Amino acid sequence: MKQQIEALLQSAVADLIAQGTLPEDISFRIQLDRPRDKSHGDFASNLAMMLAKPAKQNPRALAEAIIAAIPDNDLLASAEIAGPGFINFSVDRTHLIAQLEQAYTDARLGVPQAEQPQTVVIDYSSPNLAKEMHVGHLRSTIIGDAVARTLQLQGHRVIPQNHVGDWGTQFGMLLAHMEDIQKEGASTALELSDLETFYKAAKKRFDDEAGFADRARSLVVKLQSGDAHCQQLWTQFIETSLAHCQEVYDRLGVQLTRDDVMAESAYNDDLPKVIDDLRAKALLVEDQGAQCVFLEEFKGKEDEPLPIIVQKKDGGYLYATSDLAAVRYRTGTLNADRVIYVVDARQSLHFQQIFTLSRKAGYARDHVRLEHLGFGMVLGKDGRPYKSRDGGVTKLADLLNEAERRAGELIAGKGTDLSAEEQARVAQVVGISSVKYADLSKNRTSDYVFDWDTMLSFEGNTAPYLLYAYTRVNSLFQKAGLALADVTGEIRLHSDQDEALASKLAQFPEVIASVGNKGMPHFLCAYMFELAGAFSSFYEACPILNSDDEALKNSRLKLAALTARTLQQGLALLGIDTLEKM
RNA sequence: GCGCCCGUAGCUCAGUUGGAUAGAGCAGCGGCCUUCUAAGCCGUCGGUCGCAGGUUCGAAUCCUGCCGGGCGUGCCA
Repeated sequence: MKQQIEALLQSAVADLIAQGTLPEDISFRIQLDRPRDKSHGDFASNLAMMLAKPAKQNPRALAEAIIAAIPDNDLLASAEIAGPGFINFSVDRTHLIAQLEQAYTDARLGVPQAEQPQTVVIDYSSPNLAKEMHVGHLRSTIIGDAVARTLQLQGHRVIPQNHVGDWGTQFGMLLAHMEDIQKEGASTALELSDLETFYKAAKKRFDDEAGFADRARSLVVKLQSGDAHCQQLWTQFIETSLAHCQEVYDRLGVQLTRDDVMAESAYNDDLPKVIDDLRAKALLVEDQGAQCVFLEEFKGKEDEPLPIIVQKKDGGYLYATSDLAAVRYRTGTLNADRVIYVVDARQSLHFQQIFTLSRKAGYARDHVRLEHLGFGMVLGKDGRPYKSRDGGVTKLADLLNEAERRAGELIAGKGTDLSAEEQARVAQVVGISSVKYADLSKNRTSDYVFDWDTMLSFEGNTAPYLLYAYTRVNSLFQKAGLALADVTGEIRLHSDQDEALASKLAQFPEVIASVGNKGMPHFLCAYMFELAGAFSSFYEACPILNSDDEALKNSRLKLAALTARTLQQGLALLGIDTLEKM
């Protein structure tokens, strides 16, 4: 609907340019908003005001000319000039209803298939396998998953890449510790069942025990030179750690699997090639023994050029090197049109450097979109980085356990007629979804405060509120003995609440488009909260099953069914299950 | 030092690449359950958008300076 009106405006402007009313070289962008105030219509545009100055015309007069130039159509019921030159559009109700009827029969709820599907590589989660997943991995994992699912719904070819850290010096101490456990005849499998403890034990020995650090370093060298014994230990470690990750992904409802793992070590053979290539392209400079690339775009202290170090003086490679190799692989082998990195905002300089260098070195041609979707930190209520009660980092598994436990307590406290088994299921879904939703509903770019009470309060813009709205619709259909797809008859907009709900439902495709474009899942959350609110008001004010008017009853059932499916689809995009009862 | 980000109601947050009277939720106050799930709905109170200038028909949004906070800034990732 929005796109169609934009096209009409585009055509009107082209017409005015052809007529000579507007200069040929005028540059503009069609901007169409959903006004907050209903009296301003369904859509509003400030186009006339934007064009008034360059066209040297009165904005209201220009608005009139634009309206006159809009092609005949059955979409717009009216276009009126308001205030200093806004054009307020109201959409023909018949057209609105037709769109919803189409959405009702459409598995995609009216979300258009991308006209030009892209291959989108999305790098997210990417934990360090040396340790167990902790709270710091939460945002990348769930934001990346939500963006990936949204792009999939739009019909893009999405290739997730879990760029796990499975290489580097810290693995030396882990292997040394494993080696000793084996020598003592203990079970490494058992010891590895708690990776966090294992890591800490190895780290302690590395720091305190004479000779251990040297052995660790020599094991890294042996591992890198392909020593079979080291490889075997390393493989066992990596496999165990990946299995831990998979458990967390499954509990979180994240799509990632082993197939999406493209570990850092996978690029090992490419690293020297990247160096050679940069040298061949005369981008490489040796400075203080290290191989560097200096880009004029990046200045450091006192205006000195800032290096991207790609090879240390000891010959070792750095994460810049593997990220460059990854860009090459993603654009070259995977054929990406767009590469998305869902990584901590603190790495923004790093990605700017990698992106700029990738273009200079020809690893990413102009048409390839490289995006760093940065995100803020998870803070505790004290405003400092979130920590567990003992002051350490919080393991994700523990965090999810606590979420389920707290949700379970709340449900038990509500007085419920659900069976113990049903309660456990509700606690699981409510607990996990609350944690995810609290994160996804906030603007990705800012830090956010992790607060159990707020996310589990069951009020406001929370997962439970949306889940509850869904179960209310579900309950209606159970009572009526109907499935969501069984409603016959046409939608009629009888009251303000019918109309408000219908209008909100029709916005779903627009919201999906902006989430896909900007990588901002909180747009979807805000939308679903508004939708659930519109439904709750509708539900309070409008008798549905109890309506005397059969046609109106069917219309309202259809609106309810669309609400349920839209919430279900929206939550599914966030990797959140719905509940039939709660 | 330089660079990036942030500062919106008591609290947690929105504010869609400048647009109409800055919006929600929580907390507070007042209503609504003999009818479809009250984990709900309706109403109400609450803001010099950090401060000061500037650009503009129009600024929370853009520019400059200042105050306050966070992060980054050559051999970790």
